[in-house]
Amino acid sequence: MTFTEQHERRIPQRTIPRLSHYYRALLESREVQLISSETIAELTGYTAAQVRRDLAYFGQFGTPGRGYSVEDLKKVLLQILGIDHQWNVALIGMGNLGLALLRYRGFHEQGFNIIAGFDNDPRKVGQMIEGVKVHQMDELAEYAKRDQIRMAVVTVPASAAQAVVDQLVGVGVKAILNFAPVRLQVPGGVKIHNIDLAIELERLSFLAIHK
Amino acid sequence: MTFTEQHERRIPQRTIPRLSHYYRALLESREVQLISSETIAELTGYTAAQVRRDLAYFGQFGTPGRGYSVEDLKKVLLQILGIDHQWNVALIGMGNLGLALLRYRGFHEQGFNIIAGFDNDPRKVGQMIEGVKVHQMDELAEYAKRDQIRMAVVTVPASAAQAVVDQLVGVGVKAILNFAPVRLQVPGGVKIHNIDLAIELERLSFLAIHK
DNA sequence: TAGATTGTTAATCGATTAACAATC
DNA sequence: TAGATTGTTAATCGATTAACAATC
Repeated sequence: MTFTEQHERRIPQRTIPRLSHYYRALLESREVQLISSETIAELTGYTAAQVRRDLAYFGQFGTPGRGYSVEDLKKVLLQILGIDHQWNVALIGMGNLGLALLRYRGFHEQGFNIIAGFDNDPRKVGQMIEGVKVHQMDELAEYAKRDQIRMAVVTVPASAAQAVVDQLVGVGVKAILNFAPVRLQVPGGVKIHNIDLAIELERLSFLAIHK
Repeated sequence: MTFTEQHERRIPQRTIPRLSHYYRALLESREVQLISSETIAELTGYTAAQVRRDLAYFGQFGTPGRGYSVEDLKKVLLQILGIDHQWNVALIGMGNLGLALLRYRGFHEQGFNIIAGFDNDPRKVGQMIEGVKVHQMDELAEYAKRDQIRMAVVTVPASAAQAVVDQLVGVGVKAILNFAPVRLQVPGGVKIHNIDLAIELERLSFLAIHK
């Protein structure tokens, strides 16, 4: 069974991380052959109706009366999430957060290969960290082309982030994970996703004091 | 003007990070006296109606025909978000991500003081990193009590996270920022917020391949 | 066949937006 | 006063849930 784009309707934003959770549940589940939406729901904490609805946005992958083939559904979810292949990723900004992400094993395990680091600090340029060479920003175009880099992680200070993003867009990067605490402008066709630790902390603080 | 809890209705989850963005906009804005919902909207990328609606969940802070007092609104948002005072935070897990968060200046700038680190790796225990001492997990209760720790950041492996969270709950921690990629159980009254880098990467991958 | 479970429709729920009376 | 802008109501939009015919 293969996922084909044709079935696709407008997907609620919140469906996307749920798909990731479903995929994880399949990896962890002991069900070898078939798994029901009810079982996936139990493993993930969502509801069975939600599981079926989310999957149905992308096609018909189950068999009424039986359930979903674990093997097939894994493949389908890999395809839908775009993690059925490797991504070459550039990491821009070699500060503490950048270095931590470089050392974080999760990226590589998921098929996201950080293959080049960039920073304008002369003390960092030329260093080799975790097998990844640190380059000057003006070498970005060269490596982006050579290594088909279409995804980037940005961990530069807020004040530098828009310029960095403009450069990334200029060399053909299509998806950016931004940790700088600032709203960035990108042209249509380029996707940006923000993780803002300060705002997450404030959210936690809010939750802590409101009942 | 002071925010009092009494006005509060059920707050949409998505309102919370927007409040943080409004607060940032106030810090950055050049409006000295008064600011309109329209101006806040322009600075944050939301709509004026949304700004007014979000603020109205917590009380009446504006003046019709005039706008909001920048100074007053700053104070109110600080109170609502719970960042009008310092939080003492324990950091559990001194791996790469934990160390990066320890070095990340944003925490301290926001009034979140990481005052103790915990890890069970004997090579890490006793070390002093960025002015923070690393302790064994079994010393948690002692420090939690002494330093009134009510918030914690968890960066241990998924397999260890539930045990860690149970201990945190046991010593009175009320809010947990969890980076371990696993769903954790907490009793009512304890708030947990998850940041899952693997899932954020998969989200980015999804966005990158879906038009 | 009887029981199980999907995919989908309709109903519900919740959040956002538009509109405007109230008010400065 | 006239113009501006809030706070709130009603309308709209979007996402979730319940229910069930279709199907294995």
